[in-house]
Amino acid sequence: MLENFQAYLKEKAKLSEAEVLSLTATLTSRKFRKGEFLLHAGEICHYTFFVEKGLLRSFTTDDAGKEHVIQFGPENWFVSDRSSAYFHEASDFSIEAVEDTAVVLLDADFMLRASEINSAFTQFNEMALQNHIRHLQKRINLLLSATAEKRYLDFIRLYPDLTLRVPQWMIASYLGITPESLSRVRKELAKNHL
Amino acid sequence: MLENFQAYLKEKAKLSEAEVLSLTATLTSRKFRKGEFLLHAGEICHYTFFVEKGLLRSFTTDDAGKEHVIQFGPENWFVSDRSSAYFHEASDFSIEAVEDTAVVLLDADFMLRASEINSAFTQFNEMALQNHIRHLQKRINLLLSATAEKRYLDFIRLYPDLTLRVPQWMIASYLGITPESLSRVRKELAKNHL
DNA sequence: GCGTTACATTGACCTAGGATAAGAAAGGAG
DNA sequence: CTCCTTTCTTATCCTAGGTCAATGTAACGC
Repeated sequence: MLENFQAYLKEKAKLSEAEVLSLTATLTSRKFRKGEFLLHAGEICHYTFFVEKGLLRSFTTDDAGKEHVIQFGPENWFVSDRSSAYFHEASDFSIEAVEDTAVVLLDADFMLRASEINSAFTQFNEMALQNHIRHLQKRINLLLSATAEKRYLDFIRLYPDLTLRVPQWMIASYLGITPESLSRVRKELAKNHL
Repeated sequence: MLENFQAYLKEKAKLSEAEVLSLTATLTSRKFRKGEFLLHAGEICHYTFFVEKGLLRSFTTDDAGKEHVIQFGPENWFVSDRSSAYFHEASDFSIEAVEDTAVVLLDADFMLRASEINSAFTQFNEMALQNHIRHLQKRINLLLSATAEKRYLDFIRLYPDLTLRVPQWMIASYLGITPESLSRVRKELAKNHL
């Protein structure tokens, strides 16, 4: 249940076969059924989840009880509440399995060991953080400047596969609009071109 | 023109007096007049600017020519387009001096030298990145879930001093609303409590 | 001082998207 | 196959906030 993660470490973090094996020897993997929670808002997030197979989503719940999807995590993605894990704060997020999902559990100790084994991992980690920032920044930009339609088009361009795997109301929630609005947007798009 | 930055390094990055002096010996500082640009969108961002004195803003310009403030940078803040600097891409941002401003210029070489001199700096850098992520995440959450009024209240709670130093239309732009709307929000708030 | 430019407020109107409600369609569980 | 739940669509109405335009006001150069 670690194959994808091991391949990922070799390719992206530039670790050798031996380093990967030694690092991942003690890792735990877990399966979650569709609808199960990996983390509840308010708990401290002790793990970063690497998705071997399946699909996760992280989301917040506002005062009115409405959910807002923060991130989708398909195969080979990391899902976590970074702030909670790093600063040991209560998490704002919940994390739920959208499909039956197999994940690898990475704790703080794993990060330490990885950095000790090969300093390339530290570089890789910084790159991942920078990439995360770039992604969040882009999303803020869209929320500030784009209409619902533009945001949806951007979404399907960025995550074409997810458009099929994820219920529309979750996509609407990610975009910051209601499912009804998304339905209207899609109708308009269908009418005009495709 | 490096006093604040040197003090910052000692306190936040836990560097010794000697390390700070050696690191900062070759740094350049520059002054910009109110309204001057430190970076134009489309250029590659070669520096992170540490604000010694004054106030910067970074912003994007959308297809319709509207500006959207991404960040304000008062004294002791870093302002940069991290993505552009790190990935050597054209910047989405422009950076402008809101007041007459003195900055310290930090380039990629500075980061390297700092990490070599003391590994505590690497830790500090990671912390700064994590903090940035936390901040962006919180903003996305607000944009997804909060009304203009709530976002404004959050802003004045977070940046009470900026409320006075920054023109209202820039605050409106940061919040993702028009100056007219912000004016109405303020009127409502004034009527109800204060 | 005066004129100019930038900023803030106000009012009248408009629109994107939210709220509510009610079908239609599509999965699962039995 | 049938029932039930979840998801998606559609229609009607509503509201937060945008747009446009006028007026007010403060700040600065000259």
